[in-house]
Amino acid sequence: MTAPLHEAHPAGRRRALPDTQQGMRRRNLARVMHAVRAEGPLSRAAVASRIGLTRAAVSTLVDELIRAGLLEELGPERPGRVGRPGSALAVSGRGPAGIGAEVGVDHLAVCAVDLTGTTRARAIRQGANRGRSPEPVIAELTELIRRVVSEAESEGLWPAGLAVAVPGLVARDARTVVRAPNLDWRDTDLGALLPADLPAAVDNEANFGALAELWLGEDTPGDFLHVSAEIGIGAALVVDGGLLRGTRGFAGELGHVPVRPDGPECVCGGRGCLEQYAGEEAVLRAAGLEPGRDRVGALAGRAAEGDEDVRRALRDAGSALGIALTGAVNLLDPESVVLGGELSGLAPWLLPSLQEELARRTAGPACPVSVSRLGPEGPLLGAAHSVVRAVLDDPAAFAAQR
Amino acid sequence: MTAPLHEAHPAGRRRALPDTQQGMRRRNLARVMHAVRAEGPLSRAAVASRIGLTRAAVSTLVDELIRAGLLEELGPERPGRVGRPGSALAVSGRGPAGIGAEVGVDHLAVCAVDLTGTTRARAIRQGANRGRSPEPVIAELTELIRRVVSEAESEGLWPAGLAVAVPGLVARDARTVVRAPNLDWRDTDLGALLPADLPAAVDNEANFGALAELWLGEDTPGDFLHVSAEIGIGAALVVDGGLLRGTRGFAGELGHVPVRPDGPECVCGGRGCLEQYAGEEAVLRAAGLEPGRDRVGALAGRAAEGDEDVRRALRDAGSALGIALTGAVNLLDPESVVLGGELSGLAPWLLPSLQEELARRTAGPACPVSVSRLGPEGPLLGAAHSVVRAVLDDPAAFAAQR
DNA sequence: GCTATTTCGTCATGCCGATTTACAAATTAG
DNA sequence: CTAATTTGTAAATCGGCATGACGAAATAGC
Repeated sequence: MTAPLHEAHPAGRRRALPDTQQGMRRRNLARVMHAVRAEGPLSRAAVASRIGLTRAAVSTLVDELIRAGLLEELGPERPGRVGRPGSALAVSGRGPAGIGAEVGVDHLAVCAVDLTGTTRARAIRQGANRGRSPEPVIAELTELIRRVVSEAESEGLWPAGLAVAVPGLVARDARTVVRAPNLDWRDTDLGALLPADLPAAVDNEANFGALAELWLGEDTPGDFLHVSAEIGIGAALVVDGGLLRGTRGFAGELGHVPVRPDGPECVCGGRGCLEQYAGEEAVLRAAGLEPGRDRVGALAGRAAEGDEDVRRALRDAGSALGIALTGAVNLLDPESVVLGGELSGLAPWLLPSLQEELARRTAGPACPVSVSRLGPEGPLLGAAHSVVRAVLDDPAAFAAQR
Repeated sequence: MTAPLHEAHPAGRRRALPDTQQGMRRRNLARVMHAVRAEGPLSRAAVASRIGLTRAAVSTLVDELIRAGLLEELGPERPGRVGRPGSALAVSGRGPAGIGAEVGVDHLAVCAVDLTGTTRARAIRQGANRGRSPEPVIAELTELIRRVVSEAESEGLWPAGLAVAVPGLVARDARTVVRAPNLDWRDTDLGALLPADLPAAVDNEANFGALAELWLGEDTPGDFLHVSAEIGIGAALVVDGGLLRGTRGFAGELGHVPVRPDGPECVCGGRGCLEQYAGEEAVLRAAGLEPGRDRVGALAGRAAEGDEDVRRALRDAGSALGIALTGAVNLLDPESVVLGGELSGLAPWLLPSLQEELARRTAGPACPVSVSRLGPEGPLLGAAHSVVRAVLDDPAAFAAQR
């Protein structure tokens, strides 16, 4: 009963534990979890040497984590070296699970991820959500959530929390969708529509995509700019291993960075925003396709077939992206730029002009640009993993829920 | 002998103390210092209730701080209320001092600030530094530093550290000036030229200006964008009460954000960078003045006299700033934008067009723009205060140096 | 004035968490 | 089979804060 069951756990922002002896212990529990999670089965002694505590201290911490069902003892290690072999510890595969959900423009998806990071259950439903009101959409999503949760439960997991990715701006309360132009939602309290028996957090899909890249990508630095696009163009800024959200939670609006100040008018009131050159609608139109009918997914196929109109449209979009990113890189000096979401599939045709523009406008060596290998899966995985991270970051808060 | 005398103390970045009982104590010492510093003379009981510790614990912390010479006992408080009056504690005016220094394009300045935040000694020397090599300039600066230090020492203070503000890019080692175009310095290790008996940290003047605004400004939020200009245009990003420095320490290069991608060429290799429209040289030229002869300071006078050419030049610069800032605000969602440095004097003529551009290009309410009241003093004060902050943030590290 | 009340600073004591030290258990090296 | 090495745990200790009690110094009420 001590666990703050219904407290939101905003993704990627470490809830600061109090600076007391108890807080210290909770942080040490977290360090044990992270060590075991990151470096596979580990003995108590190995954990101790990694996190800089004594074996005795680690012993008591591990006891507590095993009692809480977060760690499990695998039994004696195969003795390779001299000395008594340790007892292997691993993160529990029958403990808490993070439930991730995604509201896309034309699909809904839910998945459950356990502490080891493996996806244990999933459900997807195709269908256009544009213009539908939030209630029926979330009702449908809840239905999927229930299905995934019961599947996870049948495998011995229990849901520790829910994180929902949404294509739009989300307030810092992690509940309210302020504006989702591609769904036509405004100022909607999603928190009230989601199942009340799970602590839930709502966030921008670009943010979750960036977190997925941070946590799951290989060699991803702790400091990068993650660019993604579904219909609008969103970016997420990862600084020092955490998300930069901005005062109201609206940071990363790359789509409305001015590229040509006298360019075509934009819905935001400005002129020549990036979205006018590299947004889905603009690119489809430039490629000679019908924005209402075709989706951005159609572009990759045509470009691969050699359609010159499509290729030119993508080249131009890449240039515009390069100009906007030059500004962003000058302001933020990130270690790299990562293209994610739908953009990763279009990268072969976007990258050359994008990088050319970026290199030309940079004095020293240009900021490296890479492509996410998570692709469109990113936001959903990031959402589920954000819950898992919350457990790893403060295991004590989730101990009582066995 | 336990104090890390020669460790750099990069401004505005909290050196994380270890997560142990000793670290906890050091953080509590810091909390006591901050409470006393912020809320005037305070009794032990008052400190205890503010920082959430018991009177007994605060007593031992205060004892330690008094022995270290960082706090002093002022004697019994005037008894207004019932009960035994407390003994007033204040931050020591005869303890450590932060030495701030500034290398400007045409001046050198040094000052000493005590723990209470008052400036206790200062020295300025006018003279163009552009094109001079670093050695003689820093030798001259060192001379000023020695003078200020001995003046401070004659008032019972001892120097706790030195922070040097430089108009250029500084690497994250807080020693190396990578590029200072207005001085013609490149890849210079200033740390080696500065007095070796003081721990020194070098940083960008825009960063120190922003920190001054953060610490000394009234009602300054913990999340803002600070724009300053001497000759280039620099910005500093304050996020969550700390500086965002970027991977290499180069964040905040607002001057090279593209404003018109096909505009005039820039030294950075790009085209149409903000500096081409709002940099000193561009503005002077647009106003019909001579970039080599006049300085930006001349503009304020002429604009006030009603010189229409100058006013138009500043209006246009404001528009360009507004466009670049639109991009920055979209990316970062700061609580406000603050104009500092030389810009604060030109604000009356820059602001209208700047705010118009920003408002037009923003969907919701535009990000508020304010003007620093610190003006050109900012960087120097920020530097000195950064040392004072380092003492307040970890008093134990400075205790042994009495 | 005198006593009761309130608040402050400090002391003795106890609790909590990690370290230190010691030891039994389980392995390899010779 | 013994010595050496490593693991895990138990007992004692230490560092740091909380708790509770007390004298000191003020006000409030009589």
